[in-house]
Amino acid sequence: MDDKLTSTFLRVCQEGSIRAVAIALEQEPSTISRRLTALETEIGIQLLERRKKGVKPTEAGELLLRHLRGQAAEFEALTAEFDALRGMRRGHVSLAVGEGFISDLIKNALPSFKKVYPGITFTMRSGSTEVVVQDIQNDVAHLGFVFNSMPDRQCKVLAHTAQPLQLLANPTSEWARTVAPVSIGSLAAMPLALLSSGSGLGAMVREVETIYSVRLHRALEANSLATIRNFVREGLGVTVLPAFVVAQEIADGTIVDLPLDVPEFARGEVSLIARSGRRLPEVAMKLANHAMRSMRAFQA
Amino acid sequence: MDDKLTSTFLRVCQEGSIRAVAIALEQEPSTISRRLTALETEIGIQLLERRKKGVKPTEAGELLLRHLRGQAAEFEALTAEFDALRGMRRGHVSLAVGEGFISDLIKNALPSFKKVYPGITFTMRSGSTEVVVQDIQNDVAHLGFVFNSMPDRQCKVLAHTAQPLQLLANPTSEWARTVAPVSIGSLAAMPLALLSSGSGLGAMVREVETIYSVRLHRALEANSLATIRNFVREGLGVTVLPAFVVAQEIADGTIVDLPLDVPEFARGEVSLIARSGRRLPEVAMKLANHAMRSMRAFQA
DNA sequence: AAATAATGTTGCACTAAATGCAACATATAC
DNA sequence: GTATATGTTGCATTTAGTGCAACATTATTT
Repeated sequence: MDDKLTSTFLRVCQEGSIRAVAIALEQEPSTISRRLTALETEIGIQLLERRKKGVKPTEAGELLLRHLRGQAAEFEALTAEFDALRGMRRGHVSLAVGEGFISDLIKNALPSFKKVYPGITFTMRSGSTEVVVQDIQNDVAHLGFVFNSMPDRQCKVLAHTAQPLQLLANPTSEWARTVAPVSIGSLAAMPLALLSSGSGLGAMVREVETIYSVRLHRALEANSLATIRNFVREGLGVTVLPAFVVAQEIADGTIVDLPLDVPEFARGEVSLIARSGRRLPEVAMKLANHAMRSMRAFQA
Repeated sequence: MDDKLTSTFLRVCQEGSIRAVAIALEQEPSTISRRLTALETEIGIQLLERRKKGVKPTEAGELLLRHLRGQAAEFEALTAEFDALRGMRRGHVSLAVGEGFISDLIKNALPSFKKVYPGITFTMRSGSTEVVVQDIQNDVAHLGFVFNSMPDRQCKVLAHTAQPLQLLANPTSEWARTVAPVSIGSLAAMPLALLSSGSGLGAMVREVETIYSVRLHRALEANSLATIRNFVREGLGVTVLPAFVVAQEIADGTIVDLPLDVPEFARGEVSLIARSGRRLPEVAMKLANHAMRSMRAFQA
């Protein structure tokens, strides 16, 4: 059943006359008449009685009429929902994030985004760089936030910003008083907390160890950033991370960041990625743009 | 929302790929693709995510999908009802009948018609010829059964049959032994039960009175045929009616019919009428044809 | 009773829209 | 890398819908 036919049928039933509808729609009566007969032949039943004054639906017509009215009501509800989606008042974005981005995202990107688009919901899977990239490749997540992602055919980089790794330490600890920029030698002498392999950060640390032929002192190896953060804050040791990861602690004064005299660490980089070739939902694109502008990780 | 677009969208969601649908529908992928984009631009939201392997509905797509599925279910129910109507398994016919036709209609036409088309319902207004004609003119009734209807521009005669008026009397009464055909003089001497004015029968009786300059003995004037029938059956008098009106009583032997020697009464005629220019519902036409064939009133 | 205005319908030429074909861009599989 | 999937775009073609005019029928007016 063609929509054009049924809608004109509806109008004709409302107006009670073919010509009236033709005038209202600024079309020829023949057009309306033909549509009606087309609908009737399609269904195979006479829908309208042609009477003295105009037309009147037959029993079949009444049946169809009731159906169409109900359908119209449902359609109205549907369009309302679409309106909500169009205005981004509803929608969903799934994110895959490296653990270091969580606080930055939740603190700087999501609140302001939710203020503009209150109805949008999120799923957020956090994991290592590898996991994030997999989620992107498998279309599990729309957007991925990773540190030091290696170039990948399947992943398109929507944004990337240099984020040099810094030395993070408890301000009252002895390591906080090291002369900056901190040399690789000094670093090697400190008890270090590092993320376990699988993360882009771990790979970078191993790279530096190889280049400078040093063995860093892995006092703690953890797959959770919270663990490392607490380790540092309690003064049990130091770590090497981009400053934005512990922006809150730095602001609080519970952790200080010192520059490192290691060019490789300076080449640290954060990326916002999506699967190449995938046309992202509009909400996702909006969020991506918003994240670039609002997140500390993407501020040069 | 064009039906062609939504239905292809539905198919694409089912199949999960544009090409699969194109093959299934024996059409070009470009056609399918274009329909989808047309639907998306019409609604103003992206409905499908183009993914590695085929496509997958977005949130808006899921929304539309749910709507369309529900709509499809309702449409299925609707088509079932249409099927019923098409096969005449449902429908409605409104009849306007002269009182004399009731028993004939109910006994000879409706039972066999209902056997073929069980689901058809009827409304039946009985009244004088005048009332029946009005109902036909005002489109209150599809079909009208009248006696001696005068020619009317607005009424089209679907069938007409000569039904000479006869003398009806109780078989044990003295009037039943009158020599047939009964003359107008003999009739004038009998106590007569007649339908009151407004009926075609009443008009005919008055016409005969004028022509032959006789005053019939109106022992009973009633607007109800049942009254007259009982009057005759009880032997209180006679009446002048077409035999088919009391076919049951004649069969029972409770009433006998005698021919009348009055040419004007022989010109009695029954008609099946409908409004001229009105295209009757198919069920009504079917019933009309059936009535012509099965009713005693239309047997020559 | 005839004329006028209104109803829906049909034939024909025309315009607009949908379609098919081909080439393309991209991603997956071997 | 080559080959086979996926969806998309440009252009010529065909299809389908539309407007105009004349028509048949009915209602209203003169």
